[in-house]
Amino acid sequence: MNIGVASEKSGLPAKTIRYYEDIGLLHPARTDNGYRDYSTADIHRLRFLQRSRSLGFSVDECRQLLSLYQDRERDSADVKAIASAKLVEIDRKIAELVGLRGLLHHLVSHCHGDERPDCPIIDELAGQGVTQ
Amino acid sequence: MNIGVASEKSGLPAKTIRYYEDIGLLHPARTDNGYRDYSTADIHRLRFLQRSRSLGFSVDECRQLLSLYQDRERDSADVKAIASAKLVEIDRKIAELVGLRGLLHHLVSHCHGDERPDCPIIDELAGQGVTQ
DNA sequence: GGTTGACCTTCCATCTACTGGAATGTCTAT
DNA sequence: ATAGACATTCCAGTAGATGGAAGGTCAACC
Repeated sequence: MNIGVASEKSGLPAKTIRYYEDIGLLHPARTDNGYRDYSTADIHRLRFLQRSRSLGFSVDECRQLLSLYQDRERDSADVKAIASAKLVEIDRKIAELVGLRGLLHHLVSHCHGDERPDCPIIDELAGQGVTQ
Repeated sequence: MNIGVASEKSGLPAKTIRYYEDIGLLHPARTDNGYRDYSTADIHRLRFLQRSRSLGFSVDECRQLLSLYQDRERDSADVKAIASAKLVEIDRKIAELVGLRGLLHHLVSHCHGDERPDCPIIDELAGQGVTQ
């Protein structure tokens, strides 16, 4: 399978697939003309990567998960530990964004948004306004 | 004011302050010995940058906000437009993270987390499990 | 057989927003 | 005089790709 097909099947851009190969996440075969030749197992790895990346795992975490994925002797505890840590991190990110959202929303809704130069958003950024 | 003091007053690491100068966000004076010499106006700019960055504005957005901040003729509408766009973006990010959290939480809570090799998290990443 | 266009290759540069470290200079206090 | 805390510049590296140039290959059509 050429990289174009692999891209379509995995949902990853060709550039990204080559990049993943560069950093050692997969090692597709090559045909005589030098083109990369993806097996169905390669496609599974790529889809696995696409999914885990989109779930917010870093490339390095994906690397760990991938090796667990292919290790028939793995403990599910190892996988759970990585996923649980990620869950805590996501909770933290959500809380942070929600706080941020509250402040920004407050500012936007108190800004009259016309041609006048005075603006509570700028005042806040300048340290003159509410400080959350 | 030396960069150490500016760092303390602005809450930004000295490295970051030099970086902001590199990319043209401020232009502090220099003393005879070549040290950067920050005025109180510089400190205001730095604090403004610290606040707007921590509110999730990109450096380029900060650059725009900073020029609006210093433009006595600005329209508050310009500021509101930037902040509102950012608000929409934050909402999108939150929704995405919440969805992600739901899926991960589901997976973690269905993983028995022991020494057995079968694991719903891996199954999901491999495309065998629930698909949200 | 020639040509077009889609596809593939490698390599190098760029992006964001810093951060780390080396080598060196300066200030202050003892 | 010397130690230590500060400052300087410059170069490299981080994550995770993405863009583009220069060139090779393949399949179809005339």
